[in-house]
Formats: sequence, C-alpha cells, structure tokens
Amino acid sequence: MTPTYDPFTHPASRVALEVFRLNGALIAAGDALVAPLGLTSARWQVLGAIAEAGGGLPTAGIARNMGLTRQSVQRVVDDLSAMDFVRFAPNPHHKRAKLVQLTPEGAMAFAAASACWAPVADALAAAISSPALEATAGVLRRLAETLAQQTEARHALAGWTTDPRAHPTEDTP
Amino acid sequence: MTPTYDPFTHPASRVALEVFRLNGALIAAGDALVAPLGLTSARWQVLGAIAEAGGGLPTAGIARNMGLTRQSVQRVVDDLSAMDFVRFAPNPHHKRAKLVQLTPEGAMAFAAASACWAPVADALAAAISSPALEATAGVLRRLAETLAQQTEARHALAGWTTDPRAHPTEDTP
DNA sequence: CTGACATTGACAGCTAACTGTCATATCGAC
DNA sequence: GTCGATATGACAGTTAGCTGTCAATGTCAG
Repeated sequence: MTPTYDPFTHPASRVALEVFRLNGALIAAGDALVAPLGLTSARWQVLGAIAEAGGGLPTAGIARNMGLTRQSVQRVVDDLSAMDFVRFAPNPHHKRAKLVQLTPEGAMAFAAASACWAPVADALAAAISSPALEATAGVLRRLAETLAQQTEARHALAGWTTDPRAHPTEDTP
Repeated sequence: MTPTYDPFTHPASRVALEVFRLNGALIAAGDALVAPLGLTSARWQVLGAIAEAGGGLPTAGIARNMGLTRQSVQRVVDDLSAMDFVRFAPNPHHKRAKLVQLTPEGAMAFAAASACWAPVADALAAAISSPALEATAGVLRRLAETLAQQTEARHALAGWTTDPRAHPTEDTP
C-alpha cells in the first residue's frame, strides 16, 4: 500500500503547484491593487496583522501570527514606520520590544486597501461559493499543519533530538 | 446584494491567507528536503518543469508553463547550467532561444528529489484524501483564473485597452 | 540572588521573485 | 522583400522572504 504516483500526477503535488501559482497571482494582484496607496502586498499584509492584533503586539508576535520570521516583518514594519503608517508604543512587559500600532494614516490606508480588495474578494466568492472556499481554506490549513509535523519528524530522525544542548539557543524552527 | 464581509472573515480572504502560509511552508519544507542534493525549492521546480517539457522548450517557454517571468527562470536555469544539471541544445526554430534539457546528472538529481518528496506527498494524502486534494487543486486553479480575469478587467478600466498601440511591446501581463 | 535559557531587536548577507530596458531573432502583413 | 509586431535572451535594479549572529531583556529553577 504505497500509492506514490509519479511526481507530476500525485494529488499532493498538484495542490502544491496550484498553491505556488495562486500565491504568485495573489501577490501580483495585491501589488497592483494597493500600489496607488503607496503600499505593496507585503506591507498590506503586515498592516492587516497589526490591525487584527489591535496594536497590542511587538514585531516578533506579529511575525508569529503571520507565519514569517521576525526579521522579515521587522524590515517591513520599519518601512511602514518611515511612512508614518505605524508607531511604537511602550510595552509594559518588555523594555525593548515596543508594541506596534497603527497611526490614523495607517488605519486609513488599511481601510482603503480593504475597500479595494472587497470587490475582488466578492468576485472570487461569486466564482466559487463561500462554503467551497471555507472548505478549501480548511484543507490548506490542515496541509500546512501536516507538513510542519512531517518536517519536524524528519528533523528528529536526522539525529537532532537525541542530542541535548544541541540547540543554537534561537531561531531553529 | 453585496456580501463584502469584513476583510478578515471574508471566505476569499481566508483562502488567500492560507495560501500565503502554505506557500511558505511548502518552500521551507522543499528547501530542507532537497538541500542534501545541492538543490533548492526553486531549482527543483525548474528542474521539474524542464523534465515535464521533455527538453523541448527554451527558457521563456518554461517560464510560461510555471507562471513566472522568463527573467526569474533564466537566472535559475543559469545556476542549474553551472551545476551541469541542464544543458542547451540548438533550437531548429530559433537561433538564440536554445532548448533547455536535463543532463544525466540533472535527471538523477530530479529523480532523487522526487524520491525524497514521495513519502511527504503520501503523508499529506493520508491526512486529507486524494479526492479532496483534487477538489482543492481545482478550486485553486479556478481562483487563479478568476483573479487573472479580474485584474485584466481592472487594467482595461484604467484606460489601457481603449488605446491601440499602447503596449510597450513586451512583458505587460 | 544568581545563572541558564528563551525572547526580542538589530545588523549583515543570501535567494528568488519582480520590473525595466536593450539588442537580437522570428513571424506576418503588405 | 521589407518593415512592424512579437518573442527571446541578457543585464541592471528592487522587493521580500530566508539564515546567521550578537547584545539586551525577560523568565525561571535552584
């Protein structure tokens, strides 16, 4: 019982290739959509994560929520700060890790971006049906989870957990 | 009849965010998987596109098949050429656009990468069921198509098609 | 209180996508 | 056959992810 179709026709491979394509298409569409606002897809996404967090998280927390590294998010946050779309508020729990919050300009820009996106999202929902979209989102989430478990297991097999004190103290997910 | 949920809960937005996440997870997993072979996710994908094309396409054709720009693919193909994983065969139809073909080493590397990927793909299929994966792939493909139509329509509205001879002669997809 | 460990920000460097531009090659209309 | 449109490769520059590393901060066991 080892299905293992050839690499091109395996269902998981087909999904992976479609994910790559749609990811590229979404980024391209997003860039075009919010360029008039001085935004990019990446900045828009970070802005959204900050908005969703309600301004109560530092950079590293936002990165965790987005599934990215804190370094990547930090660079974008610095850009947004230079544009006066975000500001840093003191964090009662940590002296260096300031809380990232939207400025009024940032909130306006995010609202404008959302307004640009809404008709596109509705068009996509018109083409697919919301229940099917929800189901798809669920499948994608479970695939990401399973994939994480898989690679974690591979790391374990690669002689990595058998050694205590082997961890470089940080950033080895 | 304008659903337009808020930006975070709209079904299309949720799918988009899951696509971003899974895309990142797949690239990370792929990089780790094929690193021992001297490959990366990008090189592996290009290698696969060349294998699938049977060595009968130039760089630009491979890029079209992958949904990327020819410049991106060109750089990776040059890397693969430097590693002796691909070679350039004369193209009977075009003097400059050589056909990109796998060398025996390249074919071996791709086969090895496929062998590394197979158990992961099977694990994903075990977690989700192949019919559901096929359905998901279909939804993703249709989303990409719809998105392309949408952005194309936006370009048209931006006063772009009403003008003949407006095209900069190249690369304006 | 102290020392090990985890978290965070900051900086440097790498990879992989993108756009823009140019010269060259092919194709098609006339 | 020639000329405009298209396709291709090449090169330069930008953006957005990543890893690696370090110092500073916070947390917790002892």
